[in-house]
Amino acid sequence: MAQAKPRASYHHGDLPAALVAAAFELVEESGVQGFSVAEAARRTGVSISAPYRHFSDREDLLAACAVAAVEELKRRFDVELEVEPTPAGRLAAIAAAYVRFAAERRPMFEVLHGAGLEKPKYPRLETAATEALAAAEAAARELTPNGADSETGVLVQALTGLAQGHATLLLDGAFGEPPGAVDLAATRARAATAAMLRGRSLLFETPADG
Amino acid sequence: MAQAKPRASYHHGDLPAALVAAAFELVEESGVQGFSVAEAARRTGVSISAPYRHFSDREDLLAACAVAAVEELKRRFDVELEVEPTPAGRLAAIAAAYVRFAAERRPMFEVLHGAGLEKPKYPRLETAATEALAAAEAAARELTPNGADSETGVLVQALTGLAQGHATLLLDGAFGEPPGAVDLAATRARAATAAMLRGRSLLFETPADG
DNA sequence: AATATATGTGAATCTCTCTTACTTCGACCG
DNA sequence: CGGTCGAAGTAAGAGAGATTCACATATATT
Repeated sequence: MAQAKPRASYHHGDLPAALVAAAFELVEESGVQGFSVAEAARRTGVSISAPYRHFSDREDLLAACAVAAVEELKRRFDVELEVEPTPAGRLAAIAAAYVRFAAERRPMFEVLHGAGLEKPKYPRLETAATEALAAAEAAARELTPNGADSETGVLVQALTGLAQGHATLLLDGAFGEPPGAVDLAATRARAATAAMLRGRSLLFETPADG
Repeated sequence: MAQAKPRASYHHGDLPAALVAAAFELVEESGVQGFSVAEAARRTGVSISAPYRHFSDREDLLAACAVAAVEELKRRFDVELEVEPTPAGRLAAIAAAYVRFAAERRPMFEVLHGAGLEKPKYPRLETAATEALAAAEAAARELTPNGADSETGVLVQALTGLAQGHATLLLDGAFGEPPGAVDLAATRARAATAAMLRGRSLLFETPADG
């Protein structure tokens, strides 16, 4: 566990970043619920009140963590986008990457979805999230060329839901234990995306009854 | 807000149930994070330490709430099962019901997914969850008659993920504001399920490369 | 009725969040 | 170079919640 080495100087250098890192450590160890500003401060070697110079409150610090998480996610999406040649492939790859992200950066995923953050309250977070999703939007648009924007939106939502759900299930243990579970879940997410794409015409029909 | 009417007798009658109800109220008002045992006790009109006669700690009380939530969910699933004639229809209806549940019983949904409960730690919860899912399992089995159990499992997971994701998106506001959002999201979940089912053969193929 | 058990109470202890009133550093100005 | 200002830290404390313990009082059992 990272521990309070006494700083060389009175000032820290980059306390915000250090606190975010400490926060992820704590979330790793005991979940978002278990994270406390006080403990993060202790591990960073500063007084309990120091964090409040940089973050207005506990939630604000978590929001900063969430931004870092979304940025990491976007980075991973970008990698997939460079590699995959077809739109359908890109969508499937993004879904799989999302699932991997959840497992390999579990604390980040937890902060993103278990901290009860309201995006509207944190514009930076909202912006970052929109940017990360833009890639998927673009790929989806290529697949619904004649369709209205609304069709693109429907498709993106269905796929987002799919990826989100698979990630949640994976962390809930529905795919088994760590060694193989990640690959399995990622493969499943990829396949599910392909299946959804094949049947996608049904997404745009309005059902006869409610 | 429900308030501490002084009890007739020293004993409460059914304090555990009252506390669970109070907890849902609090979650409704300020989220899982905002829930506190102390406040629940106050609203129920008992001392701050009374809850600990029935629940070992805060998390244990939340787990009881989660059990209640899963039971409500199962009840809703059962209704759909009686109404829908075809297996595919049942699966789509269950997905839609799940999405409705998330919106109409939001505090329940939040407790279920935002309280950081580890199922293995609460056998009653695990049992209840398994029972609720059994319906979907059965319907899926009818659709993969020749397939191995593993195929059924794959399908259930894909659909569970789909429903879960749509519910999450709905509560995140991705489907717009309350009046129409619920119906919209439920319809989408239904359509997405249908799409997934149509393309389901792709779920069972093993991809050539990773 | 006598006793045991379950259910509540009150007070005490810890820890956490967040605030306020100082310090201390380092940069910038004259 | 000395002085001053703001940013970044600190110490101490108010207020709230979690949890425990010793004690009180219903309820159930015999």
